[in-house]
Amino acid sequence: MDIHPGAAHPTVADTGEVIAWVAKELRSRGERMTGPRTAVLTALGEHPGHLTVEDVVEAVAAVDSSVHRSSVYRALEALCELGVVQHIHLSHGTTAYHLSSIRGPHPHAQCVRCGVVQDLPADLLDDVAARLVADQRFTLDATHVALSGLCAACAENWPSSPETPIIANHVH
Amino acid sequence: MDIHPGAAHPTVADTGEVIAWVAKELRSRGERMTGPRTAVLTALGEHPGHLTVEDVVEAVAAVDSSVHRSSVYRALEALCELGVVQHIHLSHGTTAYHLSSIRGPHPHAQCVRCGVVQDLPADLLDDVAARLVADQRFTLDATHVALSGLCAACAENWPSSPETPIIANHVH
DNA sequence: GTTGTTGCAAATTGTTTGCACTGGT
DNA sequence: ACCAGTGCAAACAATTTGCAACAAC
Repeated sequence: MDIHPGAAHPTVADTGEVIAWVAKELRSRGERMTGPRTAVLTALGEHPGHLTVEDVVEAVAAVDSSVHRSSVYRALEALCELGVVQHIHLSHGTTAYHLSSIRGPHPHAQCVRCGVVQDLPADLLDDVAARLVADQRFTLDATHVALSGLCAACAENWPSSPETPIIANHVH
Repeated sequence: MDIHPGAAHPTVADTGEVIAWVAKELRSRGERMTGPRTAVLTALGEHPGHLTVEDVVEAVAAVDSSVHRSSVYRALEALCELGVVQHIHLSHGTTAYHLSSIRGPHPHAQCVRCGVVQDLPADLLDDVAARLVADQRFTLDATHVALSGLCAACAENWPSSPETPIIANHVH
């Protein structure tokens, strides 16, 4: 159960509703709502933070222990394609998954020291994005990669040991 | 030979000098300047872009084919610790290495489509950093993770095939 | 001569894939 | 009944590690 945000997301609309919507959407594409997919959605609904694959596997096991590891990978892929689940890339090569919340897309920041991911205001990078388009003609996707740095708790205790050493990380 | 920046870095000060400096610095710590470490520095000096481990292995092989893969990993780690080599995290779990250039630290942007990494102005994220400290007490390290988005060339050709499909990437 | 480093091979970790079978529609 | 999706095991990729031999000091 890693990489929680300091503060919880606003609660996602009832997971049951999400599942129903996804089922309908899948069927309309000739795909199917299945046990593993339900389990993944339920698991993500129960953990409003940002979960690594490993976290999801764990959380899914708690919901339905018959779901195989590889099905979690496949379900996440399918649900990301649908758009109900989103992923962000963190330092260290890990990827974190979360339900597309009612908040809509927003940037994230991850602490290099303790690994915690926090949500950031949606408009935080608007000016930077504008400057990038104007100067480099580069179209920024601010939500796709987490910014890196030191969280408040870790900055205070620096350079002592990490505040809840949650993630396997070397400090760069 | 992947993930080159569109424009080359300003040439790093003579690689020989760098090697000499590193040798001295290593010795002063009771460590040693060795064949693989020299080869890695030379290889990085010859390729001023941002290289994946795979790229470095390849470039090192061209310099000294007796250097083993695992030594490249170990040399990169040692040289990063020294500070002469820096790494940045890209989408997709890859890490890119480069000599700490005379430019000093600066942010990077990577195109999700073609994978090219480009250097950005050092001050680009200053305002964002200030806002993050003030509002979230989060200390940004703007150089550690590459921003993600679409480069000019790929944005033009979108949604056709990537401009030089350099990196193994799925488009998210 | 010490001992930090290396080459190599084996171990580890994380993810993907082929395939017969199950279960959603 | 069809076939998308699953469980499983095996394949695969990327990185790390144990250790004897080597070479920098």
